[in-house]
Amino acid sequence: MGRHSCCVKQKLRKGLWSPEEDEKLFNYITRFGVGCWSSVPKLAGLQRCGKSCRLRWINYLRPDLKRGMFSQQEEDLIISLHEVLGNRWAQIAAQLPGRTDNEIKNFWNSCLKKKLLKQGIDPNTHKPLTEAHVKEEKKITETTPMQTPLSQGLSVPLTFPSSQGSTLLIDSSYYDGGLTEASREIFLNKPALDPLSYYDFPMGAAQSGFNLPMSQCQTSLKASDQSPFGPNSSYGFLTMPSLTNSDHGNVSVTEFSDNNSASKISSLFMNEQVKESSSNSSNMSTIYPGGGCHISGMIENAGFSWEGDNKFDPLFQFQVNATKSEDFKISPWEEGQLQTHNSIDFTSFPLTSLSEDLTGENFDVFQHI
DNA sequence: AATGGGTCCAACCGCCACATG
DNA sequence: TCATGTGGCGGTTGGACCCAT
Repeated sequence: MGRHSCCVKQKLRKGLWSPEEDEKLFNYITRFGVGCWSSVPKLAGLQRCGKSCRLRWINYLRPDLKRGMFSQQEEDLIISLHEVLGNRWAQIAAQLPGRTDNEIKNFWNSCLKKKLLKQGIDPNTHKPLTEAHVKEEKKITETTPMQTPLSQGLSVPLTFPSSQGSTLLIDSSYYDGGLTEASREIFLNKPALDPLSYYDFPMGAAQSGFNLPMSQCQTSLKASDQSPFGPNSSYGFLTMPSLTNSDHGNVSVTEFSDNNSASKISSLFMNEQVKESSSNSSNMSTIYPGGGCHISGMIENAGFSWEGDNKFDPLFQFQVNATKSEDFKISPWEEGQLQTHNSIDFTSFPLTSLSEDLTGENFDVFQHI
């Protein structure tokens, strides 16, 4: 009980993870998967406790992580789920593919709480704050069906798999007192999504070397079934880690150019893909109009590279199956690139332009839902 | 330019549940 | 049944960053 044995061992590093540590952990997990977290640090050559490694993987290194700002839809969903689940961040996170419990928790504490308070809503009870509000609410409920301020204007349908495997659909009427005990139970009893299930590793890989087709990754992504937006939605795991930032309207342009590890991870994936595609032109990476990026190639012995200080590797060329559509708007500059090159050299790609064009109204994945 | 306060978030801590011997 | 190890979760915190003064 209490403190994990791994944590009391001497000489274990704490604090922020260095790129080198990230690299070691990422390389290890992508090659061998996770059998036992407590043995991971030793096998990966890290001076960390297993718990720390697990957390780092789940919250930061997982390839399916969606980074960047929360969309309005996600925000609404979190508020709605919080009303039902309370501070059960893991269960809330299970309804938001690519988001971690930690991320949602932080977002709640730093942003949503204040937002609700500003609106006069108690973030704990999701009820109006002041007595005056309560009285006013009573008056309203006496004359009209119960409707909390939160439910007003909220129109996010919630879907989640029930324990029987079917899918319940909850619309805003659910907030109007329409939630049955049974429905609530399903929410409360629903197991939190295991982050590792996002990434099924062949356990034999330890012997044979990691050689997992990305398409296999996709088909084994259980979480996609749990996506509130449906299993075939481009929202989720068909997306590249960092490119999915484009799913959100207000993503920062620094997403591609800052020094954080996540963007480095994405460049890693891209680098690997490019190296692969450079030797096999049949491997195509497709940026979908909906914001997804489908890797049809293979990740073989995925390496980890911080090369270029998070700039795209000079070798990095992306074979783009440029399927233009009305929804997929590109800048004239990019259009020129597409017209003149079958493959785009991302080293000369203006990152801010890419980011900007991938974001906002032009590229809101929710438009496709 | 220096500094102090506020904000954000990655990571840690402590607890619980469960598996195993 | 008990002790121990481990995974998982929610709460908390330290420090980096931002901004106003």
